[in-house]
Amino acid sequence: MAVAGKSQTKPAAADSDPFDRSDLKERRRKAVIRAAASLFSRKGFHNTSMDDVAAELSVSKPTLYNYFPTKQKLLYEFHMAALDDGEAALAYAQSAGKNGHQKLVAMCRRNMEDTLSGQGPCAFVADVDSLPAEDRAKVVTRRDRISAGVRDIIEEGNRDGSLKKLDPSLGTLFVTSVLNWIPVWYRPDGERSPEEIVTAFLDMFQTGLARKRI
Amino acid sequence: MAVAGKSQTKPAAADSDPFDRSDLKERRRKAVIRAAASLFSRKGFHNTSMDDVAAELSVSKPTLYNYFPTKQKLLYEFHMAALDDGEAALAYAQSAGKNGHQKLVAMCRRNMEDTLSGQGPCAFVADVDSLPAEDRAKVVTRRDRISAGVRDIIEEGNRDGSLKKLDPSLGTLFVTSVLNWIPVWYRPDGERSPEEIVTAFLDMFQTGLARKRI
DNA sequence: AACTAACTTTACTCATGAGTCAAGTTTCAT
DNA sequence: ATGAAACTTGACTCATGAGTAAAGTTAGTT
Repeated sequence: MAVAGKSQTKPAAADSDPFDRSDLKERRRKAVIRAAASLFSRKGFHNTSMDDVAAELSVSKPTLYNYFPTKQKLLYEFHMAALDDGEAALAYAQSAGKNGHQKLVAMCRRNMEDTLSGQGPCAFVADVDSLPAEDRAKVVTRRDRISAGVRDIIEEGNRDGSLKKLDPSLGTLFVTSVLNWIPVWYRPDGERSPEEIVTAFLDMFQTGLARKRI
Repeated sequence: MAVAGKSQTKPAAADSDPFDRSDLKERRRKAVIRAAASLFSRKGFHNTSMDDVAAELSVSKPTLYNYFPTKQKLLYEFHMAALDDGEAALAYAQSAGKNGHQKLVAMCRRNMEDTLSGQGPCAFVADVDSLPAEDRAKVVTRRDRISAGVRDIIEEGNRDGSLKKLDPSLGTLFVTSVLNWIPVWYRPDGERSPEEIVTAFLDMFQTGLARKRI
C-alpha cells in the first residue's frame, strides 16, 4: 500500500467506494479472481502458483485461503463464470431473435461482447481436466447443455429457412470453435477493437470468406 | 509382454515388421510419442506424469529417458509436429491453388485432413507456456510465420477478387480458430467421419451459415 | 485503555512428480 | 560359452508448490 491513509482498503475495483467496508470480503474475493484470471490467462493454470497470485496482490498466500478453499475451486469459479456467460447469451438470443438466423447472430454477438469486454468472466481457456471429478462433471453437463442450445438454434434456422441446410452438430462446433478461441488470442491492447472483431466475425459466420455471388 | 517369443519387441506399430531390429530405437521413440500424445490429449500435459506414460507402455520411467531427455522435450516434439503440419499445408496450398480462394481452401482441407487422420501430429492443444523459454521462442516464431502465410493467402484472395474484402488478420484468426480447435473436440470414434467434417467445415468457411441469397 | 473478532503473516508440513544412479538383464559378436 | 554393449529397472534424490498452524496485527467496541 503506497499511501498511508486512515482507512486503507485493498487496491479494489475502481468502480466501488473504497471507504465502504460493508462488502469488503466480497470485493476482496473479486480481486483475487481478477488477479488469478490475469495470471492464469498469461501463464496457464499449472504454471501459476498460489504464491504468484498472492504476490500479484501484494499479499501472502494464506490470505488467499480466506477467500477460496483450494486452488481448484478458484479454477471452478472461472468455469462457472464462463458457463454463466454462455447461458446468458443463449437466453438473450431467444428473446432477441425471431428466427434461427437472428438468434444465432444474437447469441454470437452477445457471447463475443462478453468475452471481449474483459469485464465478463475470464480470459483463458479453462482447463477442465484439472478439476476434481465432481466439479468436472458439473462443468461438462452445463457445457453440453449450452452446446445443445446452440444446436437447437441452428436446427430452428434449418427448418425456418433462415440458415442453410447443414449438420447442426458440425455447425455448432464450427461456431463454438471461433467463440472459444477468442480468449486464447485476444489482448485488450491489440490492434483491433472489440467492435471491429465482432463485426468481422459476425459477417464471416453468416456469409463466409468467399466473394459473394453477386 | 504377454506372449513369450524368441524375439520380443515392444508393442510396435502395426505397419512395421516387428522382427526388423535395425531401427528399433527410432520405432520405440515413436511409440513413446504415440503413448504420450494419447495421454496428453486425454488428460492434459500437466495431469499426465512420466510414470503414466511409462505405464501406458508397460515400461519403467527411466526407460523413457533413453528416448527423451526431459518431459518438456517430449512436449516440444508435439509442437514441432503440429508446426510441420501447418507449414506443409501452406506449401501445399501454394501449389494446389490458382487464386487466394483456392489456396485458402486447399490449405484448410490439407490441415484438417492431417489433424483428423490422427496419423499426423498430435491430438491435443499444445501448451506453449509449459515450454522452457528458448523452445517457446522457437515455437512462437514458427507459429507467427504460419499465421503470416495464411494472411498472405487471404490478402491475395482479397486482391484477386476471389475472396471478399475483409480484414486479413481477422480472417486468419477466424480460420485458425476452427482449425486449432478441432484437436480439442475430435474423437476418432465420434459420430461424424473426417470426410463429413472436412466437407461441412470447408462449406462454412466459404459461404457461412446463412441461407444463400439465391 | 482494554478487549475481542477478524484478518494477515511467518514458518512450517507433506505429497507429488521429474529426473538419476547403480545394479541387473538381454542381445549379439566372437 | 563368454564378454561387451545396449537397454531396462527398482530405489532413490530433490525441487516445487498446495495447504496449514499458530502467533501477530489491526479495526472496531465498550
